[in-house]
Amino acid sequence: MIDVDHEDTILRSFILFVQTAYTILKYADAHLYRKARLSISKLVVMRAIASNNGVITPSELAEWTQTERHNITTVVERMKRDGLIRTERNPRDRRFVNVSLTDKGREVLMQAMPVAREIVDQVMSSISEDDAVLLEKSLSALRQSAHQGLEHVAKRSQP
Amino acid sequence: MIDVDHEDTILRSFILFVQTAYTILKYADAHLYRKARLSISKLVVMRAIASNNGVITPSELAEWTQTERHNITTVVERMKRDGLIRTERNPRDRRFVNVSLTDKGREVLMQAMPVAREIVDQVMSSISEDDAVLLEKSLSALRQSAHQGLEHVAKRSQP
DNA sequence: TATTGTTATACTCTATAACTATA
DNA sequence: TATAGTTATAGAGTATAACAATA
Repeated sequence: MIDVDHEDTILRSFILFVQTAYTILKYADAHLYRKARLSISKLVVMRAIASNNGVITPSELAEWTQTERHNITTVVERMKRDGLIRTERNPRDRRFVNVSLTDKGREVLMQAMPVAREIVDQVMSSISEDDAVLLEKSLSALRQSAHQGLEHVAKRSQP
Repeated sequence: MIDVDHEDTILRSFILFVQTAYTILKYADAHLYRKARLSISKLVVMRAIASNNGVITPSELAEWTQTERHNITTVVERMKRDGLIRTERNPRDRRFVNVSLTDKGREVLMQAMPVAREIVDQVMSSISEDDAVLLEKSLSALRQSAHQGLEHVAKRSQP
């Protein structure tokens, strides 16, 4: 009986987590697009460039965003089309590409940061700092166990 | 100074939440696809049908999944193509469509449920039941504030 | 006129596989 | 041979706008 109750609790918690994640991401995406004409992915790329002294490689972006290199190629392509970033080969080792912000990109990033701040403040307004600290503890644990699961899936998919 | 520290805490918590959500959803999607050849969206639709006495309308599905009706049309189309569900007009009011599981759909759902269970157990294995209860409290608050934000965005987009 | 649902269209994001260029 | 990145291709998911059918 106790085990069944425990199962119910963790299933309910998990479903609530997924629903909450979906709602938050939907809100962040909609608000960011309405106010800054930017997707979350593009903002993350721009922040990564700015945090990396203004230059970053596609491989570093792939690691930063936890995705594959070919997915970076596509988002970089779209952002070049939008005039937000530029790319150039590294002259010392022409295998590498340097991705950097254009003037327009810097301007859009500066306009987008306060919007991102609004989103964070709106979502987090409902919990206290103490609760946020407890939340971080649980989130870290969940993230690590999901990461372990992902590695297991990846290993199983190897031939 | 205290305000700045508070801002730092909530920003860090928010970023951790988004990263955790991304990792969990990626793991769930990959594991579910490898083991049951199913996407999360399709599983959610099938569970919604089963939870609704075996029949549901597209509008009810849209409410269940917090999306728009035309998005239901597309996922229903794909699931019909996969042989998982069938649709028929309601003879009493031909505006309505009844969506139900096929025999294959019921079989796939029965195979997928233990896989979903594995995903939940893997992710939630890292936290205690007490922590899960605390987590639910914070998640409910976050979800509600994000929902409020979404309504605000929607209202602002009206002419 | 209101409601249910679909169609047309386009864009973002992700994934697999094969490929090029450089070292 | 290994590494960085791209291309080709496909599919899922979502959004806007216009539309058809039914009540």
